[in-house]
Amino acid sequence: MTTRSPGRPRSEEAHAAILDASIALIREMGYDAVTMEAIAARAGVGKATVYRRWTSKELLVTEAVGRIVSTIPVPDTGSAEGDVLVFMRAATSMYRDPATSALLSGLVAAMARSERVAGAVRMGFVARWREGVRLVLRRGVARGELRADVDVELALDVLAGPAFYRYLMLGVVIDDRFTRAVVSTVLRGLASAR
Amino acid sequence: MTTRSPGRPRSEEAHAAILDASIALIREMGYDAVTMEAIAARAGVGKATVYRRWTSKELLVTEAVGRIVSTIPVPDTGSAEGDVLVFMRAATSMYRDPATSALLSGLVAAMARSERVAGAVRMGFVARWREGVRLVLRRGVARGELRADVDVELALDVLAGPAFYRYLMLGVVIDDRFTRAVVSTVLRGLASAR
Amino acid sequence: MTTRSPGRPRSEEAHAAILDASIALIREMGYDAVTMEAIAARAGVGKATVYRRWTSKELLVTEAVGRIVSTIPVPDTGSAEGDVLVFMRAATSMYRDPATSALLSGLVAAMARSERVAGAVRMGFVARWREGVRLVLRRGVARGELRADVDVELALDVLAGPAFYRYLMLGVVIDDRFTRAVVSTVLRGLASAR
Amino acid sequence: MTTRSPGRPRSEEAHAAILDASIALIREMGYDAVTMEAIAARAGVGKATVYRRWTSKELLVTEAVGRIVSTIPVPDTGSAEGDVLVFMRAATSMYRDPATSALLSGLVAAMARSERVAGAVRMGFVARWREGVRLVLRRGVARGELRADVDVELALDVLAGPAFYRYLMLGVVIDDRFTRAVVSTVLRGLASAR
DNA sequence: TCCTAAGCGAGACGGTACGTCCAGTCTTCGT
DNA sequence: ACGAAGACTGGACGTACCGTCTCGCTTAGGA
Repeated sequence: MTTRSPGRPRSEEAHAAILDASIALIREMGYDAVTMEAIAARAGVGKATVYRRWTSKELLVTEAVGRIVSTIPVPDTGSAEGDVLVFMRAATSMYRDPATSALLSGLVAAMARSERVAGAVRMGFVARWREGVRLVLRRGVARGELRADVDVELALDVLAGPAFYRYLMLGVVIDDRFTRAVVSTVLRGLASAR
Repeated sequence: MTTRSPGRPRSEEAHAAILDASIALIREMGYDAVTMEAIAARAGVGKATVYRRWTSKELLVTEAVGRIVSTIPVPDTGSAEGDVLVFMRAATSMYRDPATSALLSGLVAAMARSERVAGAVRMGFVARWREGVRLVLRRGVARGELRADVDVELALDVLAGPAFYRYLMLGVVIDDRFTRAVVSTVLRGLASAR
Repeated sequence: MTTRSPGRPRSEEAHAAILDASIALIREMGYDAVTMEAIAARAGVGKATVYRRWTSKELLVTEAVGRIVSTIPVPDTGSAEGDVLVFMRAATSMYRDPATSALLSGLVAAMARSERVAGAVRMGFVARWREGVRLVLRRGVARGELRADVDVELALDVLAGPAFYRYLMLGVVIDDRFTRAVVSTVLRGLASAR
Repeated sequence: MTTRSPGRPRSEEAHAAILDASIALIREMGYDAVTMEAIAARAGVGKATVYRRWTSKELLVTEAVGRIVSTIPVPDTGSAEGDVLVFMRAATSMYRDPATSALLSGLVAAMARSERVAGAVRMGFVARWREGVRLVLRRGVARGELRADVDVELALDVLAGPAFYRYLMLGVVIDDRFTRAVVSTVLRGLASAR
């Protein structure tokens, strides 16, 4: 029942080669130094083949990055704080991995330029991360660890924001001490009154 | 006693015209679409005249933006929460003003590219904002409103981060309700036990 | 009696469609602006189908043009000059017909690029034209109108060259007055002394 | 009194380097294989510098060729036939010199494509050649060698056309025997009756 | 009053990357 | 086994900016 368009189908090899080349070049030279020309050359592919799939460097890179970011299974450590920490560590590890950290600032700029890129990023790992943390926070409420009137969306922002700000604005390394401090400070604000 | 270099002095008119043109173009087209070529043309100035003063678009824009961002006198509303709110509102108003909001993402990218730009931004309004909030938080500790062992630097990140993240990553408008919710949630985490 | 072979009868249709499309596009856009891509699209045919039959644009166009150029029966007007004029008018009409005139310069370039194209053109209407004029000149010699020692091949060049040069090099319209003047001038040079 | 346009003047070195590179590449690879990219690279010049002066490959090449074609001083051998032969030999030497012969067919195509190129060529060596031959023919008329009612423009076409046609259409080498035969045949047609 | 130095607007310079187009070849499916 | 459709590699196209470099000119201070 699948409608099949005529003509030669797009090559999955080329597709993969382009994504691989993108990731490799980003790691080697950083986001800004990467050019479509170089990606095509590295992938052993004509430029038109790249443009046929991705209309901009940003969209291509967004998808390439999506490949790196792993999906985190929802944990159950017994406490809301422990569960949240798992997600926090997954997120902050992005700020330390050269493959993704070098990318983040360029991605932010690309999102501001293009609503398509912004949409792709938000529906990708941003949405996955938020969905995971949302679940463990709700579980914390259900268990009575967190106040019943907790504003979950706000909590997500207050958890994610500090490291994001610290890394991009202050240019400071995000270590585990900081991560734990953020979590404990925020969860204290959400905790149910004893 | 001032050593006076020979030759024609730099034109202050040109200087101002360049900064004005930069701001105008950023407002009109966004940070990324602005080119040095266009700035020079708009300012009615040769390109060399621009490069003689600023070696990169980022540095120029940083200075141009510095002109817009105002200095906030340290307030005293009677409560730490009230004082913090004053600073928070000054910061979040930047996310709503087209002149600065359109700029932020590009600036983040520029900071990642250039340590000079990063330094200029951090020592500019970032430092001023943090210094102000630092003062009111310390006053809150002194008054006994906040716990004595509060990690002030962490608190600054947790206050500033959420709106920054929300604006750049989620692309959502930062309204006053959100600002107040962040402040009250964070300060609850820092409050001294009854 | 019709053989019932499956999925084949397109062949001659495609062949004709391609030639028709070639001629139409040449008339519309001139030789150089025509692309194999456009020919295939206009003919409603895949590019491979075109390449399967003609390995280059030049060969295809050569054949297409061969269709237009008609064969001239050897005339007998009673005088060598009259006979030659018939052939000359056939030739110069090509310089006026948009279908062939727009083609000529491109064909010349293609002939220089490719010996195959050159061969095809020379053995086609060039040879036919020369053969015809050769005959009437020889008849003129036999009749005593022209000198016995006439260099016929040279005469062919001197007859054909002027209009060819005038059209391609000077970009001037070839009218019948010019044609008659060339013929009369040349034949005067070949005429037998009283 | 010469008005001087502002800004840095165009570099004459670059100008010459581009023309030299064009000529060298044409000799090495032929007209069609030459690319603007290669010309710029060979000249050690940016592509924009080429396009700033010549908007198309054809115009550039036309000018480059103009440099090769030499100006012929009007001869006086004592007879119209001798004078004409001097010009004919200058012209036909172009068909033998690889630097110009490889170029001619492409130039013809370019002239058909672009009125600017056509104009440049016609006003260049075409006009110079015709002017020269025109003079010696008129002198022949004045001396009584040629008929008083000679159509000089027609004579120019009949002289120039045969070799042009023979070279481009028949792809045959133009030797001196042919040149002399054309001249003597044509001048016989123009000669005054004894 | 002239001289020297540096600034000025203008725009050309050598480069790099862009995104488009076409050439000629190579699959895929449908008939 | 052929046909159309269309993707493939490859490479030139002409444009836009980059940051630097002349030009002829202005604007100052010091000789």
